[in-house]
This record gives sequence, structure tokens and C-alpha cells, in this order.
Amino acid sequence: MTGVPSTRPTRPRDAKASREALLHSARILFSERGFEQTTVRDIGDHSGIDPALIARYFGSKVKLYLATVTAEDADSGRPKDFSDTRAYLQWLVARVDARGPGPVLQAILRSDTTAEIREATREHLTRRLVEPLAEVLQTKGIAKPRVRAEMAISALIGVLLGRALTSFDELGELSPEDFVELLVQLLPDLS
Amino acid sequence: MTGVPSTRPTRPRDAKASREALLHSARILFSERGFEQTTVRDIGDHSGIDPALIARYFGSKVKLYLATVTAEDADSGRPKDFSDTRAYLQWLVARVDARGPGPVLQAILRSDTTAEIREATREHLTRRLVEPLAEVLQTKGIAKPRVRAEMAISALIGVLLGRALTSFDELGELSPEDFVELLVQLLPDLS
DNA sequence: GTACGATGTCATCGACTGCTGACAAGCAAC
DNA sequence: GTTGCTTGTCAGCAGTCGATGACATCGTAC
Repeated sequence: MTGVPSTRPTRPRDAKASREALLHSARILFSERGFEQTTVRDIGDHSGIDPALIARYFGSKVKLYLATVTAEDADSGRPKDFSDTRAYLQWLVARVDARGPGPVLQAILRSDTTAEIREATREHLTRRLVEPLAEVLQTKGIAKPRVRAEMAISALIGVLLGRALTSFDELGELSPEDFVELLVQLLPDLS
Repeated sequence: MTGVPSTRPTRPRDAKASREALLHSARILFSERGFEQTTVRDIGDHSGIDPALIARYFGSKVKLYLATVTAEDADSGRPKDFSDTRAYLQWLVARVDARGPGPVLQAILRSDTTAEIREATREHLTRRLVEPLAEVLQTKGIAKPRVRAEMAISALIGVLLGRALTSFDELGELSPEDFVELLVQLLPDLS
């Protein structure tokens, strides 16, 4: 009795690969559906990894979400600042079109998360978007730069989510180029 | 044995009042937390009505949500059109500040609902906001009025939710007057 | 080969959800 | 007073959720 090894199929036994597969699938699903609408069993099915390993490798579902946020933070290709607004918007739109709104944008306007997640994403958003934009506005001598930056970023998120979630008829049908063009016109503060 | 009537305290037995109490509490809670984050037991606690009556008077939690949407649709005091943009924004901001984003705005950018709810709120939003605005833009001779209206409305929702959910630092601290002023500046299409 | 830690699998727990049905209590017609 | 409908109360069901722990399997150090 040697041929068939056993009833249980073997798996590569690669902890690092399993961890990254879970993180990858979590990123995709959280980005599409948000936190509450994604179950650990969904992530298990999507990745092909047993969901029990989420607890082992990340501790909990919340900590897995936080891991996707910091992973997004370390994203490569992101423009460093707002000096070239159009280039920044082009990169942002391309990424949202390709990979969904992302865990940060999801968590900001959808409050279906824990206080811990909310605070982490809020801090992320402030540091990555609001503060850099506020600085640019201040150097331009615009009054109330911080609150204007918050207005512009929240408006930007609203439009990006409206497009990604297909809440409107024509917004989702626009080509990325036309969409960026309209965004630039909508947010004159940025240019 | 007459004095104490019974172990069970009596209730006014007013079906209409119970129904409206449930609808009222549902409107508040759905408006604050969204659909999934509000349980029928929450609504029961908030209204003081047994949550089992939700099934009896509305059929289901989903139908109760839809009832809050149509109730909001019949809201009095709403300006009839966009002819006076500032007045419309003043009314909208005052209402959101006082009663939360409302079930429609919640459901549009938060996708944690059923397809039925999504379609109803989408239709509501299109008819109430997007189409009237698109008409105004068209009479002004602005190109692509429909998609521009969708951009403006989604941006408006983003800012309103960003303020209501306190996702930003200063946005929620603004006085209604200053907030409306910044909104008018942000959305020049509207004026 | 044996022992041992790392990795993967699985069954199940306790909590929570929307919903239902049995039942009690009030009200009105007669 | 009796009957019948309406209204309110309550316990519990079936399903889903995140999390846990027991167990099997693999790789490796000795």
C-alpha cells in the first residue's frame, strides 16, 4: 500500500506563501466588499487556504484587515506628492479601477468596522492625502488650507467610490482618461 | 386579587403608533449606522417596541428599510429644484446635521445592503438629485450634463458623509454656514 | 529511526442574526 | 358574558459568524 499516499491531499507546506495568499485575497475581498461583508470563510475559499490559519498568522480578522492597510501603505509606484496633480490622479484612478477602492477608502466612508480599524485608516488617510494636500494649498496662499484639503479629499473619495461601486449610470462607463479630466475640473484647488 | 392587574404591564395598544415608532427609530438608526450594522433588536430597544412587530407591520427588515426610504422621499420642506443652489445646500446640510446622512446617502456609498435596497436608493437618488441637476446644467449649455451631474452629486455625498461620520478633523467642526459656503465654492457647476 | 517543532485540516463552540409561531391581553360587537 | 379580531410578549429556531483546540502530516535535527 504505497501508491496513493493517503486520504488527505498534501499541500506544499509553505507558511510564508500561505500567509501572503491570505493577505492577497483579503486585500481583494476587503477592497471590493468592505470589512463586515467579507467573512474569513470567503477569504479561505478565495485563497485556497484554510481560514483557521488567519488566526494563526494574523491573530484575528481585524488584525488581518490592519495588515492589508499597512500593505497598501507600502505600495510602490505611488507618486510622492501632489506637485503633479494630474499624474497623481491618473495613478489613483488606474489603481482603483484595477484593484477596487482599497481597504482605506472603504473604511473611511463605510463605518462598518471596529473603532480600531477606523482610527488606523483615518490616520493613514490624513498622513497620506490630507496633510500633503494642505501643505500644497498653504504654499499657494489659499485660506484655510486644512479644511479645504479635507473637503477636496472627501469629495474625491465620494467620486471614486461612486464610480467603483457603480452607484451611478454614466460615471462607471467613462474611460479613465475622461474621468481624470473631469476630476481635474471638479477639483480646481488641486491644480 | 384585583389590585395589581397582572405580571405583564399593559401597553397602549395602538398599532399605528407602534408602526410609526418603529419607522422613526429605524430611520434614525439606519441613518447613523447603515443597514447591516443595525439589528432588529436595536430598533426594538430604541423604540421600546417589540422587534417581532417589525415582521408583522413591515414584513421584514429589508422592507422596513425601504419604508424609511419612501418616507424620506415624502419629506416636507425640501426645495423643489436647484434654481437656488445655496438654499438647497442649506436645507440639505441642516437636515444631515440634524438627522444624520439618511438611509439613501448611506446606502449609495455603503454597499452593505441587498440588491433590492441598492436599486431602490439608486433610483431615488437619480430621480431626486442627478436628473434635476442635469437639467439645470443642460439649460446652461454645459457639455455632458448628465455625467457632470453625477460627478457633482457623488462629490457632494462624499463631503456630507465625511462630515457626518467625522472621518476628518476639521470638516465636522465647521459651522453649517461656513460649510455651505465651502460647498458652494467646491461645486461651481451648481451655481 | 526517532523526536520535535512547524504546518495544515477539521469539527465544533458560543454568540449573534432575522424571523416565526404559540400564547396572552385588550377591545368591540352582539 | 361570550365570541372573535387585534395587538403585544416571549421563547426559540435555523443559519451564519469569528475563533478555538484537537489532531494529522510534513520536514528536519540528531
